[in-house]
Order: sequence, then C-alpha cells, then structure tokens
Amino acid sequence: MQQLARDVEQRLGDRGVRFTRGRRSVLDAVATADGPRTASEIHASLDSVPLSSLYRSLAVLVDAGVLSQHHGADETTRYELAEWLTGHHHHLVCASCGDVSDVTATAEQEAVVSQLVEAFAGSSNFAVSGHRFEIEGRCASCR
Amino acid sequence: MQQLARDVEQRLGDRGVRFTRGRRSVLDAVATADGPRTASEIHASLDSVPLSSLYRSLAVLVDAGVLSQHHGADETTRYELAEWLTGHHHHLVCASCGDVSDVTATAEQEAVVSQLVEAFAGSSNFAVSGHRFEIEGRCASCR
DNA sequence: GCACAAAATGAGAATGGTTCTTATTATCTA
DNA sequence: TAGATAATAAGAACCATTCTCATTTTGTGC
Repeated sequence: MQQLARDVEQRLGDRGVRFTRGRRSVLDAVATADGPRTASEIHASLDSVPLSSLYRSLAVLVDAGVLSQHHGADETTRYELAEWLTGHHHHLVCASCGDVSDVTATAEQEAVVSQLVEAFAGSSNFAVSGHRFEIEGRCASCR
Repeated sequence: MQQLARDVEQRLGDRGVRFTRGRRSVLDAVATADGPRTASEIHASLDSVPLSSLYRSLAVLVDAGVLSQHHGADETTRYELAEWLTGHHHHLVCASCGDVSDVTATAEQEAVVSQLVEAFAGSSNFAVSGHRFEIEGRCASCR
C-alpha cells in the first residue's frame, strides 16, 4: 500500500497532476477492494467526498493511467487499479448480485489466452492492444 | 433470415408474446448487423420506430431470450442475437470507434476456452454459467 | 365479419448515473 | 507571504433508459 501510493505519486508527478488528499482517499478505496467497484460503492465507503468530486477524481486517475474503468454486467461503470499496479487478471462476474471479483491466471494459462487472442484477431485486420476475459455465473454467497 | 424469423416466431409464440411488425423490424435491424448494436444505432437504421417503443421491443426480445444485451467498452448497452440463433462467439472491440464485431472460435479453440474458464472459476466457489471473451484494439478502418 | 378483452404502441415525462459550470478553496512557486 | 494555478464543492445540466397513460392494434369467441 505504501509502495502503491509511492508508485502513483510518481506517475501523477510525472504528468504534473497533484496527488491531493481527496485523490488519495479515492485511490485507497479502490485499492482495498478485491475487484472493480462502482462510483456509488466507492462513494458509500467514503464520507466527505461529494459525488461530483469523486467522479472528477476517478476521471483524473483514469486519465493518468492509475485506474482503469470498464462497463461490466450491469450498466454502471466500475473502477479498479490499472494492471501495471495489480498485474494482469480476469473477472468472475456474479449474474445475481452484480459483484465482480478478480482472478489471476498462471503464466501457462495466460500464454494460452494470448495464443487464442492472436488466433481470433488474426483473420481480421485488427491491431490487438489487450483482452478481457469475464466469467459469468453465481458467486459463493448468491448460489 | 427466413429461418431466423420462423425460429423467433416459434419462441415468442411459445411464450405468448406477439411477433408484431415493430418487433420484426427491430429483429431485422439487429440480425443484419455484423456485431452488437446500440439502441441509437438501431434507431438510426429504422425510421418509424420511436425510441421508447424501440427500447420496449428490445426489452421484450431480451426477456424472451431472442436478443442478448451487454455493456461493452463504452457506456451504452448493445444488443445482438442470442447465441442459440447465431452460435457462440467472441468480440473484437475497437478502442477508437467503439465498434464491436463478432469472431467465432473453432471447436478446438472453444474447448481450450472452456478449460480455462473452469480453471479460473475452480478455485472460488463460483457456479459458471457462461463467459465473455473480448479482444481490444483497433479495427481495420481505425488503424 | 364483429365486438370485446388483452396486448402493443406512441408521446412525452420521469429517473438515475455521469458530466459540466462556476464560485470558492487549497496548493505550489518565488 | 503573495500571486498564480490547480482542485474542490454544490448543484444544474445531460443523456441513455424507463415509466405512464391514453390510444391503437391484435387475437378470440360469437
């Protein structure tokens, strides 16, 4: 966590973006979750940060490459640490409660995934920059 | 296309849902696309179907299992034919224009995907019901 | 073919997540 | 410490989507 804050501070500093108290607490809230979180979830876990500021902080952090955002099973946007901070991983998405949790592949598994990605994109004239692998089902507490 | 309409008519009939003119044109618009489409894209390709009716038709068709909806790279919902009508497939998502196109895996590739899915979900107590594999990058016309 | 009930539609209002605006406050540099 | 710049707070605005309700269409029994 200390290391995380230092990495992020460096990254923001390099880009002339301040690492303010508000942004720190947003980062903390996202970092302590075990999967991507929605803006309202983050807001709920944080008092004293108004929604508009929260959204602005999230946008700044996404823009700086500290967070990544994606739009999963439900219609709201979720935020999590960028992969250079957490390592590459995939998601288990609960169809019932909408919760998303992380799962990390082994090196061999990830090699297989990469081969598949190349094979899928190969036919079209498509320049791959990444992939997303989401597994849908019911989480332990919903089944 | 004829076959598609017949399959859908049957499915809707079984559920006591009418296959009206409006719903037919919505189905056509989705079916003729080569990937998932947003409500406004569909709306644009269809005159004489008001937005509110379009959304209602989409909801009915999703509910009947004729269409599936998902929330991809951008924040708007996209609709496509359910997999029992098109076969299982994956997506190439253009990070630049947001367009999504379909890609179908070979049986061997899909077997590998299934193995990965089981391996990923295996550790948690997670009941898998499906998976989504999305490849991000730049499409032929944006690169 | 006709009348009635049930379902579908159209138009616009309402909702909710997200973004924008503007005045105020905090931060950095000199 | 002052001045310049960036960040924040509050609420208005925005836009995709959903809801409401009056009207129209469709299917069924006569």
